[in-house]
Amino acid sequence: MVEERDKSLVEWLGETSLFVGMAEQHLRDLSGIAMVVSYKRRATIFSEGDPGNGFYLVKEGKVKIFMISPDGKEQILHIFGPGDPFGEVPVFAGQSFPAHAVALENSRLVFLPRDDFVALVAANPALALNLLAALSQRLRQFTKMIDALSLKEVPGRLAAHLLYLSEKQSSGDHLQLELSKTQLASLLGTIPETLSRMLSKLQREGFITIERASISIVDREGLVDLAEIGKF
Amino acid sequence: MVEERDKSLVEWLGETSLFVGMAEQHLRDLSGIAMVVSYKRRATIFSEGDPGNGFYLVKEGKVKIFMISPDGKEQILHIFGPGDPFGEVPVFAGQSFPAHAVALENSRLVFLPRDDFVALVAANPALALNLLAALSQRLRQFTKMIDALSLKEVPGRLAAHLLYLSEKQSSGDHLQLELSKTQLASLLGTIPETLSRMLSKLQREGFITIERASISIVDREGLVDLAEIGKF
DNA sequence: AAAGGTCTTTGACTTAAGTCAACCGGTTGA
DNA sequence: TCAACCGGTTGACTTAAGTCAAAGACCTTT
Repeated sequence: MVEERDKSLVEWLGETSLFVGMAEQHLRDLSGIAMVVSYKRRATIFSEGDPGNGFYLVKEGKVKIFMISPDGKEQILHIFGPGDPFGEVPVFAGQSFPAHAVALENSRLVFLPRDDFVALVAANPALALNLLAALSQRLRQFTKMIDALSLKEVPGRLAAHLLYLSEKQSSGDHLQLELSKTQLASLLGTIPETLSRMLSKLQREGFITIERASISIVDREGLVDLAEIGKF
Repeated sequence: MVEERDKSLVEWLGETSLFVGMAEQHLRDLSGIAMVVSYKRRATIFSEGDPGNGFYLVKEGKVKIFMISPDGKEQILHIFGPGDPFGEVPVFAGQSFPAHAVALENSRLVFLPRDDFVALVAANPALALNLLAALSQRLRQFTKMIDALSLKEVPGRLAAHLLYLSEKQSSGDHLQLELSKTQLASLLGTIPETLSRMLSKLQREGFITIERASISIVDREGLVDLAEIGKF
């Protein structure tokens, strides 16, 4: 963990979803309390139970938020990329982190210490509203995730994820899996073997074609049905 | 849906988790925009996709928040009781409701219209901080739920729920299931038949004794293990 | 380029939990 | 009072998906 100053930090902060539209002065206040820190690939940023002394924004790289069950199974909650905030929950809940965070790639993060930040929020309603929107957004994502985990079977969750990726990447019917298959399995709440079988099955049944981590959607309609109904 | 005024509304608002500790004046502002509405048992409060024109606090009664999969399966996300807020997410995310809400009993709710409320928050950072804490709390609950759904099997989820109830009711090792078994099954992400079998199994194996909706914890230690490891 | 490691895939098997169907009280209400 | 109904339970069966084991594909790192 290396600290450093960054000249254009104010500018960059103003482009994140959390702080977009904020007054120059407030952005400068924020950058005044911010610290840029670097983590190498696989480095632990925080662990479950660590005190929430502050939260992070991803400046460069990719971060994985996940839980581990007592018998070692991993469930990924989020993958965060540039511009995304993470770890805000304990800042306001006043508790410790409920999950683990590790860097998936060499990453640079902006750290905002809790106490300083809370003081800024208390003085700045616009910031508070942005935060409320961000947390609400997160809550909505979790709602979807619970929906998927409890109502859909693996093929349905997978289909939903492929459609999500194709939308996010907006490159027509072609998309890249941005994660290793093992990681993706964990994100979808399953295991690599099952994911592998399901991908083959989707291809065999003519929904998609697979070429390494590149996937082409052949039968979008069918994939949508699958994502909705949740089974073949 | 019947509207009415209520004299002690200010006082009551000040006792809810969302607004606890707020200045008298702000509570009065809130009560100025609040409306008390009544819903009969089984009445729909809102449906998935409805615009989020405002949110609710439960004054009396019980409300179920749930999703329906295309093939008709129901997954309960929450059961809310007196003092609990619900439906805040779309108010800040500026979107429609992501789930359905129905009254489980004849209920009286306090409705806060979106635009008025946002204006209050924008002018009042303390209110915003309370809200941030409440949302963070909710987020943390969801984290637990995802953990349970993806990492634990039904007996584990059930054990965790029984321990939760015993803690909530703080009546030693005796507890009441507050929901019908069918409802409870849905809350745990399973079906009544499976729940029935698991409860019998827990009794057979000496963890609990069952008497209608009354349950006594016999082997708390074992139940804790079960909740953590997630399987027999 | 060889060696070691991590991903990925495949096959055989096991198991948790869902489906379907029947049955059993209670309660309701005609 | 008797039928209809609803919630809960039980049994037989099916199935999705996890486990275990082995083999390939793929990078890296020296």
